[in-house]
Amino acid sequence: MELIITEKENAARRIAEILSEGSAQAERKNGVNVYRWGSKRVMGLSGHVVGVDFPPEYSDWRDVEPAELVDADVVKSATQENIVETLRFLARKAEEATIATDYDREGELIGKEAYELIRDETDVPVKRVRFSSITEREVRNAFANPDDLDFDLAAAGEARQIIDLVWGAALTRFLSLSARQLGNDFISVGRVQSPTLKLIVDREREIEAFDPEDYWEIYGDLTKGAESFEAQYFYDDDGTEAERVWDEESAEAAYEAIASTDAATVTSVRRRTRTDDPPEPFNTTAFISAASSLGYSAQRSMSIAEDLYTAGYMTYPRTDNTVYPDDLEPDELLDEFVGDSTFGEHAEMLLEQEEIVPTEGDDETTDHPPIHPTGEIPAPSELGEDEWEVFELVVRRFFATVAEPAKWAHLRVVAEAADHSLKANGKRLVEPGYHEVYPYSSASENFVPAVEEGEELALSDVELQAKQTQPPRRYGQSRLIQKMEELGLGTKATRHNTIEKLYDRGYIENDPPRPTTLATAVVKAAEEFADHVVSDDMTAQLEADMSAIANGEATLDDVTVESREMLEAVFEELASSREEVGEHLQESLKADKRLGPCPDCGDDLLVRRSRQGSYFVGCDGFPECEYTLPLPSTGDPLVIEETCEEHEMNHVKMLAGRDTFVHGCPRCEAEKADETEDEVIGVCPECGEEHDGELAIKRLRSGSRLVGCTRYPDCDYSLPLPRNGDIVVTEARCEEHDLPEIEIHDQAGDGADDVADDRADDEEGDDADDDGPWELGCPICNFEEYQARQRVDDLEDLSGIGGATAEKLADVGVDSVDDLKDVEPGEVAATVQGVTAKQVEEWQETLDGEGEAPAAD
DNA sequence: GCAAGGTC
Repeated sequence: MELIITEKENAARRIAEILSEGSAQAERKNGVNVYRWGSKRVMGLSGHVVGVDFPPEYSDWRDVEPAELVDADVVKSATQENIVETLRFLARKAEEATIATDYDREGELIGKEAYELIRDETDVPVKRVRFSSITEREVRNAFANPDDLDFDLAAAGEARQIIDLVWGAALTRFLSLSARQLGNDFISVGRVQSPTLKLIVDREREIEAFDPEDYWEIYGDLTKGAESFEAQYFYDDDGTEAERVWDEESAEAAYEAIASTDAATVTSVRRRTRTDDPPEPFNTTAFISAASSLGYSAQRSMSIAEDLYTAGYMTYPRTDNTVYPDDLEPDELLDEFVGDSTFGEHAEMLLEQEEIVPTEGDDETTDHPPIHPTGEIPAPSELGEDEWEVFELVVRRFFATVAEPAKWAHLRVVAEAADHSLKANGKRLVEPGYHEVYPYSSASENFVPAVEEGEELALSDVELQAKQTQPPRRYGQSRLIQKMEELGLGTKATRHNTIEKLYDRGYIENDPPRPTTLATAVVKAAEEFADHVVSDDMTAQLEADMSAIANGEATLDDVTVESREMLEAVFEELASSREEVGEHLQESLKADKRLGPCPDCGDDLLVRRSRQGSYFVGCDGFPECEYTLPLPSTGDPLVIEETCEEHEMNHVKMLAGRDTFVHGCPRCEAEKADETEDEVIGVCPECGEEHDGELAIKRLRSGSRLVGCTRYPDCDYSLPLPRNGDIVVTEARCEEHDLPEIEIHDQAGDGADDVADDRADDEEGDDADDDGPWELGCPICNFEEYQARQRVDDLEDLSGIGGATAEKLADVGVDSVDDLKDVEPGEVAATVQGVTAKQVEEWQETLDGEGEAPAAD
């Protein structure tokens, strides 16, 4: 038997398809697909299936001095047991093996990991094939000309693994121990995350240190006939053209002069045409950046891209490549879109061009093609709204890369008014070119009429505008990813995760991200004692060392030994400063949790966490002072800049992904609950008959509202109510549950007004809601509907089914994962439009794969 | 439980 190993499942399937000419059959082994035909077997790994770590005797943070990690052994162990077992099993039967992992450094290492697992079992020949994209031609060619594994290149990757682990773990443990932050809230540092965090912290330092400067600008309107356009005053500042006037007196003087006249004479007219080239093909960074201008976070756009890739609608989303491979035939791909209701017209238009030559960027790599659509087109209803929007972006970007350049006509007019110069720059899109198919990049025009030199124009509405220089802007997520790419930090597959990690670790908050006090303290401590780990130099040096290993100029040992020595020197420095560093970190941690003064004792109120894991507000004076306030039960609290003046308390935001909301001042919320009386609306369905329990609308001190039994805590029957908006009990009743129907008014309002007042307003018919109230209806019916929706969501999450499809399935009674497992694919396909029996089978297969224990050998 | 890199 001949075994072929790829980096991922998807590649295994496609390679099997190509080499077997479609005859390969899939069979499952330990939940892993193995493709077979004749004597061949192909299996996919899942990236690294083994990982590096320290031996177990180093695992207790408290028992091991962090400095001991500096020269600790690093060992490899399986991280994906079922895949490793399958590989071992197949290796024992193989007479020959071929490694077909990705054609890059990490791919070579993943290949070597597979090689070592095979060597544990057998000494059959192991070959290596390399191809830059999975196309018939390339794959056949590669398999016809096999090579050997490049052990030097793999060793370069191993050096990275060791250095990252040793530096990261040793310093992370040191900081965590010094600040007594063990468990979930440890303080982490690493070669990629820390320099990235420093970028954010440095920018924040610039913003804080920024000293705004006053300047003035002068604008006026020029008019020719009926056409007006805006012009701006400028002057010659040592040979360069300047618009900003830095002292008030000169600004006033220029303004007075210009405003005193009502005419200006055109002294120069310059016309130019500018070619506006279409954008380059998408690599990961450019894609994230474009998606971010549509409002998607880096994490979200990548997750959608992965779904679209898995569904077969677009190519692999993790790529550095900006040059389409030779075998991509743009006209054939465009052909696929002809006739489509959304894209058809544009595809036809592009096909009519004389020549179709795609743009190319500077980065040509060999692992994957630039992101582009596959030609497989989903119906808009098969995708959720967000998925569709991202899919459309990818399609249109591909269209743009094969479209004509746009042409702009620029018109620059200079006019003199009372010896002062005014200028206007007009631009008009003469040939829309790629803008016609790619509406995301700006094509806004600025109108300036055709004027002649010497012509006199009317001047009016002269204005002197006082302005201030602005501090630099915080990096947005996509800008940060661009910056990381420029500095060589992380890879296309990890950059967005790194940013997510900074959020998770409590280092940054909000969007665009702002560093917490803790982050500033960590960066400062690192700058002082381990500058290397917060500098992009560490990555640069590592890259150089890795190249040396790959070229055979250095060995893995040379490089890792030297790196460990450097780290040892860092620890010598650190030893004496442990206490000082720890205290500073602890202070900073507290600063991030501080809300305001305790009303009982004046000490600090802090956000704390109970032993059960729930958050609350407690006094720093505990145990002497026992003052507490509750916080909402959903999400993780974040202290934000806004404050409540009455209580001198910072507001609290609850981070819960898409359900994130601002809780506000915890004291105000608690007081509001104390002042609000329960409003009885009916009989408790649980205990009404037996104990006369009643249902009432309640407001809790944690800010949440619910319909609950008046006999609480003896009866804990409850139904949820929305957090925001005014709850209005209407006259209408639900017959089934004998409860009044409920409406929610003024949802957008921040709820600062008294609920009772608003209700009185509404009853007088003074309903000012823009979209009308939300008719929530009977609270029991509403809750049941909510639960049904929840099941649909679970279905989507667990099976990767698109939102619209999940809804359609729910319509025919398949509204949970278990339901889906038991259905007959053919029947579902017959009743649900747009779903095929094959699709259902695939979903069932994925569901089977989950949670399945690896089979014994 | 630490990193960063694959992949889902």
